[in-house]
Amino acid sequence: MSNPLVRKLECYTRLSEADRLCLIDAVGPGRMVAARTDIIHEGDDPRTVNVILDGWACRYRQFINGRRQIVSFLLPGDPCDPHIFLLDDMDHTIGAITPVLLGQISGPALQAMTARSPQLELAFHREALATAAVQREWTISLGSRTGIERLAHLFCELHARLAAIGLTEGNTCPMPITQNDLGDAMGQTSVHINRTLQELRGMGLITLRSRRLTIHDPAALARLGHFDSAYLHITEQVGRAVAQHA
Amino acid sequence: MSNPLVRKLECYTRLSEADRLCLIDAVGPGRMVAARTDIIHEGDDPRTVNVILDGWACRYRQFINGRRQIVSFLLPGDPCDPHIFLLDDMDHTIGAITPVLLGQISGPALQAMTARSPQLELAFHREALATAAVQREWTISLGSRTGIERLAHLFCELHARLAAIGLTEGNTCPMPITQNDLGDAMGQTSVHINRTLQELRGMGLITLRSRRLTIHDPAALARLGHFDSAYLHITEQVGRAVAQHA
DNA sequence: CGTTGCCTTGATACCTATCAAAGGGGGTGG
DNA sequence: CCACCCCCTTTGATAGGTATCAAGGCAACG
Repeated sequence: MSNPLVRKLECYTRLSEADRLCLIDAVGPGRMVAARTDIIHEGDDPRTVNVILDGWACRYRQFINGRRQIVSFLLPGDPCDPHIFLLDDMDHTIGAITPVLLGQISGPALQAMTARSPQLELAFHREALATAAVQREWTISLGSRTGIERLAHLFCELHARLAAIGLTEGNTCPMPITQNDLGDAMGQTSVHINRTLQELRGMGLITLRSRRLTIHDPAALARLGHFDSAYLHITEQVGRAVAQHA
Repeated sequence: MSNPLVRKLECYTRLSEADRLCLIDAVGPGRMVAARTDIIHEGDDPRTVNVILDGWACRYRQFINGRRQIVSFLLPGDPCDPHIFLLDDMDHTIGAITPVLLGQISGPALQAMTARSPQLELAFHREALATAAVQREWTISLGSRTGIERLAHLFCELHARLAAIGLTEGNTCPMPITQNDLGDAMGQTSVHINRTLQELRGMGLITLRSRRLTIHDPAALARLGHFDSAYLHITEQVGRAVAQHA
């Protein structure tokens, strides 16, 4: 199985074999981070770009009153903080949800790669733009979709993103997050998430069990969540399992 | 008065006089766009970067059911769509709120500028990162702040952004948006925005009248909205009028 | 086999939407 | 310059979605 970073970038443009090898070499074998711990600490070398090679993580903000808002999920292949070193300091935290295998690309190595390959530069650039689009879509979800629509949309998004890097099996994909996490992401309590999940199950749209999600009716779920995969900007079809949302 | 794009970029790094002249030259005199019309149409030359030189605009998504979600406000000096031409197509619309004076930088001109001046490249890059941080902050607002906190936070953000480009007069700044717009941005109805505004006024925190906002107690408003200007990543202090939120 | 999370369920309160209608303020045409 | 009109703002009453508080069930783990 190829490197998830390679698969992720190949969602945005075709890469040469040299590009692929260069990426795999630069990102290294990675190091393990335990579940439920923070990946990015203030004080870490800011000239390094972290990449999720395996497992799930999330960006979040922790409030003093105990409330936590997750603003995005990071899946295998996702860069954690591209170019964040250009800013003064982090305004949020990145935490591992599952055990995470974390690759690192040094700033100079990244610059050398993108300087040598316009395709790689384009891929990284498009990845950043697509990430921004995902963030806008979350704003839209939280602003104008009901609880059940939000969940439906999130499941469609996560399945599509996982499909793009070949981590789905048909309509089934990993979903290693608790109802508490879902609540923190959707701006709701876990109690209400629980009831909404039951509603989704009752409609026969999904099965969510043992950290795995199955979407029984992708078209109906997408319709319910007003999901249109265009915003993900996945233009190249990589991997054999690609989302089939109508 | 200098160019708003120059003032905006100088929020992120120092620019040389040559950089400033180069920017002003590249952006041109601009063209007027009427209020309440769309700025970016599908099919416009995607190799051009649009910049707001005067007036307010917003990014939004329009739903079939009539609901509209505004995902960000664009103020003078804000680039509309940097590098969006790298993607297949727009996933949202940009519309003028007030009459807007719109500058344009051609793709090649932009590339030539940033290739010549590392400071300019850094400034554009930081601007993009700061914009992403603002988007995350909106996600946080919609996900985990109450109605009154959201409004308080938004007013703090807009005042701070306007202050950074010298468009405030002490605690007063333009606020040319209707309660309907506020509702579309905060994920609430205009009716509820109206009641929340009355509450803010009743607490003696703000005056909002004739399209102008005055913040009577910046520290208290920031506290109420859990506003911390760090996420704006405005590092250089430009312009004589800078926000004084505690 | 007990502990610890996580999931589930119930009752109540609150925030916000919805529907409806009236009051103001600024802009435009006469 | 004034009158009209449209859009924005304001207000009231009711409904609905979601939070909160509390407690029990279940399953994985040490």
